[in-house]
Amino acid sequence: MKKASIKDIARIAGVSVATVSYVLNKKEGQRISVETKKKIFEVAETINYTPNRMARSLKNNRTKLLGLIVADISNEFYSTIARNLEDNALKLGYTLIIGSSDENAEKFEKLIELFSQQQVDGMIVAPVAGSEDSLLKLLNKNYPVVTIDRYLKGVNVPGIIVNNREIAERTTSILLEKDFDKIIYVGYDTKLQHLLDRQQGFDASISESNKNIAVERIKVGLDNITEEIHNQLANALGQNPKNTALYLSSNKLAVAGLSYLIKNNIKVPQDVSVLAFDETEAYKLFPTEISYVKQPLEQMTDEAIKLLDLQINEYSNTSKKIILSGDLIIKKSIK
Amino acid sequence: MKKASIKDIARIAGVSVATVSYVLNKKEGQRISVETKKKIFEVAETINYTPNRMARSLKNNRTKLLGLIVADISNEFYSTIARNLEDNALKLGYTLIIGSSDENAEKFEKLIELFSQQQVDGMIVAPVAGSEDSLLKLLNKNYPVVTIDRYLKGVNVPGIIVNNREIAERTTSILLEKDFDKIIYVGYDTKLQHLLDRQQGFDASISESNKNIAVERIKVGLDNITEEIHNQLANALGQNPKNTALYLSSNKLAVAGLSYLIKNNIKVPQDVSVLAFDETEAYKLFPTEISYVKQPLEQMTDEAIKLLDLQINEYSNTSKKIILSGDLIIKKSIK
DNA sequence: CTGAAAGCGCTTACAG
DNA sequence: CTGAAAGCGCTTACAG
Repeated sequence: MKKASIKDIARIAGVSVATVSYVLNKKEGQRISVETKKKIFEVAETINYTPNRMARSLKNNRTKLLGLIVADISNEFYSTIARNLEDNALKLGYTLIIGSSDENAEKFEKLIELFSQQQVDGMIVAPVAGSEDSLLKLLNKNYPVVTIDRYLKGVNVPGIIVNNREIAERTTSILLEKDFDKIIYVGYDTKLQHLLDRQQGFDASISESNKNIAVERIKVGLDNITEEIHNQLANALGQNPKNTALYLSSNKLAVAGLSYLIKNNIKVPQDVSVLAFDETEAYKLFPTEISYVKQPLEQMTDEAIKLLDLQINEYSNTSKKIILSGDLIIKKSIK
Repeated sequence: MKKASIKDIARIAGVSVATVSYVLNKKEGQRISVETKKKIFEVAETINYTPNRMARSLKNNRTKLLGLIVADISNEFYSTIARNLEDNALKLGYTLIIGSSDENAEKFEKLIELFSQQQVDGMIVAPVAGSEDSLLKLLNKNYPVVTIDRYLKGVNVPGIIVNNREIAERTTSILLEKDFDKIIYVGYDTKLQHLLDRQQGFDASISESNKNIAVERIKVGLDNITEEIHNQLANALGQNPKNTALYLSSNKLAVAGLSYLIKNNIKVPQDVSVLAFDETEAYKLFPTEISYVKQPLEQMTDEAIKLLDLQINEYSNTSKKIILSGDLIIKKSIK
């Protein structure tokens, strides 16, 4: 069964397609008689007309589609972002196309390519390591784009940035005031700048301090996080850790790290204090309430859509960066 | 800067748009000279040509877009499904558009409408209560659609179904064999059939059994789950629960229920045994490993895409239902 | 108040 | 081996 078009409406209503188009789009200025209007709406209703946005897009050069590229949509952090973006996008009449890059620059590039072909009006992307060229290509084409969660050094694309370095530095200082014997930072072996920023913030805080404290840094790859962390934590914590602090620098690392503590029956905060980056539902099931750095996800997504919409509508070639901060939510996991 | 089109390529290469189209689409049958081909590819490269899929769609009646409607993309269950679908879709050349219905029939209808307008080739939907009409409309238009996770009674639309009733019945029986004094089923106050099926399975198992066991059913609304469950569990479990079993019938309910247990320091499984429906990362942080019903998510999404692709390509008006089962993963939370 | 016509960027049957 | 032309479903400046 062929879909009804405005041609069909025009034929049945005995008017021109132009008139149908004007009426359905409720354009002012063109004065169409009330009867004609009524007739057209009736016909549209009875033949079950659904406008074809793709045809409109071809004329308008606007698809009302937005592309979102994250590392992995099944990661709670990104699915929460996606949800916020969805709501914001819908308010402005946009629909979201979503893709996961798996931290793979080639896949990232393919998604960009695919979304361009689908003629999305703009993209919100969490760039992966090595995606400089893909982003620059978009910039050169003047394609509206906003980075989120991450940024690439030396690529001047508009984006929402969280001051990870400062947050890490500040929160580490808070740990340092507590007179722990040992502090362990759990991070990634990565080239992602926003994660390096966290490590640098941690390092800066440590070297500024004149405390006599043992410092250990654990770095894990992206695969097999749980196993790697469990092994490395076993070494770093030893059999019977005391007066130790653990800085878990992402939600994934937090879940992996905490699962080690729970398995090995290590008391939080009595023996090991914990500070995590990012929130996760999972904290609810841990015996001790977890202290964490809360990123301003809602603000991030609000600003991202705004910044993107601006570029789309103004054709303006901004390179604006919006820098946001995070809050430290102190709970019982720090003694 | 205007985007390059095949017209531009044709002009620069000194050939017709038809030829360009044939070459870029690598159509066989039309024999184009090697030089012409080479020239066209070169020009396309230098002017940075990106094909416009929307224009192609208009001719083809195929957008290669698939709509996915879930209750909430930020729910781990659905984001996992989304991720699986994304991967499967990509393999077949489709891109996913995602929307969250919030269990709201109006919003569901709006998303369907929106996706139709975007001319998605097909939809994968988790229908909400009261969405019968929306689904029937799609069916009448012969729109390719597959339901997932849920189904609506009396609406004969193709879908992937999990035999929730049987699973609940079977797993409840396993609990009943353990000679608990009391068993508490935590479910939703809902009209969603797949959730009612779970309750009915539970009920059936209880009434078949001739055990003398106290049974309590807790039903919570969709909002404020955590608070509601905590209150009701406080009543149902009392101060000092012993030899009790808890059936938590979804991942959200599991997190809410387990968080009550952890807060109140109730020993699992010594005092309260726990069986949950669905998996969640959060289990990793609970002191006792949780036994749960694992739904075959991968199989669900594989079959969903297959079933949808079939409808899209064959124009076949199937009403096929694929019924899958779940596995009970027994861990230490059941004594 | 309404319509004829051009055009958005493609594809494809047909002709040569 | 290649091109002219129609057409997908819309929008919109222009004419009347």
